[in-house]
Amino acid sequence: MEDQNFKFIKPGEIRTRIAPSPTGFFHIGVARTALFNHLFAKKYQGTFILRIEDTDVERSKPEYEKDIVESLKWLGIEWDEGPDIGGQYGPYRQSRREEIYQRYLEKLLSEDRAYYCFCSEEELEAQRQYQMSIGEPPRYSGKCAQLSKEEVKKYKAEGKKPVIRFRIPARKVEFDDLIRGKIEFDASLIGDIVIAKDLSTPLYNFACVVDDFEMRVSHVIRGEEHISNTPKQILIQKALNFPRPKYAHLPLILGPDRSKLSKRHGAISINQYQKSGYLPETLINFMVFLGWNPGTEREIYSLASLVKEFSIERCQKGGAVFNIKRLDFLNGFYIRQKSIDRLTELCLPYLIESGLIEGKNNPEPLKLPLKEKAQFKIRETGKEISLETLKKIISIYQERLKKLSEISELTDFFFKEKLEYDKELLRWREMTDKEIKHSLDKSRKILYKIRGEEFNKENLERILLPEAEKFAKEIKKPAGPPAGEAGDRGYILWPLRVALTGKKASAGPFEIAEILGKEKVLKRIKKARNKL
RNA sequence: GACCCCAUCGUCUAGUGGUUAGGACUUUAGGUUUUCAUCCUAACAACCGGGGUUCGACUCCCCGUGGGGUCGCCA
Repeated sequence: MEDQNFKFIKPGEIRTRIAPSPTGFFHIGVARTALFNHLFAKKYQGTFILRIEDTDVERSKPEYEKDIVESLKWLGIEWDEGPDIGGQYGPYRQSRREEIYQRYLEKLLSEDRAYYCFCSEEELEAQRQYQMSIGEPPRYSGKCAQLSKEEVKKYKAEGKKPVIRFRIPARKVEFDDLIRGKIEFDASLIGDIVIAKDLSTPLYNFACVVDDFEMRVSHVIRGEEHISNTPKQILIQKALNFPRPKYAHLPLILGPDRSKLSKRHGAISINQYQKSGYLPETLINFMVFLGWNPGTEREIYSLASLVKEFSIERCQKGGAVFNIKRLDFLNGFYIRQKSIDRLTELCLPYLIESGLIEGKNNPEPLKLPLKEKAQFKIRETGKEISLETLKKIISIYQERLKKLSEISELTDFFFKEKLEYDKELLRWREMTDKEIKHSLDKSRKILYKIRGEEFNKENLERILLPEAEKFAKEIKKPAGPPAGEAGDRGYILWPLRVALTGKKASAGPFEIAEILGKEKVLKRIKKARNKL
């Protein structure tokens, strides 16, 4: 009766699983459960299993399966048993395990632990409504519980489609939760549950129990929403003589309104986080702290270091509100940790996606890791742009980036010929148009004199800064805030920076000027001047 | 409604009978800075309520209150 696939399991081995259903995109709640299962298993050199729960044929879709697998891979959460890379699901997809369920279903039926039920859904629904209205827990009445074999045969012959119900015994069920301690239920309040639509269509509570046994799952670590399923599953286990795994129910991830995180709280699929430019290490670090902490003040962990530190005892009981500000902070932090080469690789797809640049031999796809020879061109002009230059551009925005996707908006002025901005943006404090012109002329004059090959950040800074201070003194604005000892360099630097970028916030003018090059810089200053 | 779970700053949390209740994010103020960001410094900010137990409760117990989850021929 036992599944041959699992006969080599070492006794006492820790085996955990994540069992998502491919009925929607892989979201942060499931990902976090996967993470905890993975960490727990790996900490004890155990096995982490990925099982696809696709018993709901109506709603299960191949694209969602793909999404589960890809999201897990992207996050770096590897599974030891489960779908293979090539899409071989082996015994890990429930829709491939029909005969197994059928065997156990027949066993339950033949031992009268389960029975056929012919009640209509309308009938059942009306019953539930009534029971709730009189303050009783809604549960199955037991109408079909004592049907004779003849009656069953007769109904079937009439073409009625029965479901299979499991007899829930009227007794107390208790279990020890690794996180919450003892939890007790009165099973008499549950009522006989449907465990299969028919012999080949098992339902969750049943399929889950069978699979967890067959796959020798030692620890069931899952979300709190499953606490009320646990007594049902335990009762099915008992009827089938299965050993009981250990249970740990994780606190829920909550939305800002403190209800279970769901679609209405906004973007939640892992895929979407990836697309908007979050790093996998950000998500990992963020998720693990939603319901767990190491008990120290250390807050930055890699997946590998978590494997060492993780402990189920340190899991939180209360639900945790999902805090996107913290996610952004962490992402910025991890972005700042990246080497410039790596960050460039990560940002390039966004630059290409937004149509700012493209591969020189368009449309060749981006190959990683990038070779020094990789060539790109600016989409608008068709002019070549070196990888070296792209790296420089990205490097001056590294500390300003919260999400990779922001790179395009931040740096577009490097790739555009015409800058669109209001002339008012050129005004620093209370400068008059005339003063702005004067300021730009001055910058232009100074920059003009610097030779092309010396047009770099250091030289620009060395030459322009003293001039900016001098200029501030000339302007001598009595009304404005105190200019400080050095004088307010903004009278020169602000109009210059805006002229180059067309933005009210950007990296510094010297580093930008160096990347842009002398010719473009002078041209942009002239254009800015002509706006006034 | 019934059953179950939970409860420390706005948020994530440390704390396991005696602490100035700690850290991080956020926010605010300052410093660095032409801007933005980074970085540095500082500040604001919490034990749900009531009873016990105890010399002493954030910590243990009980009762409230509040929040959440579940109650499918979904998982």
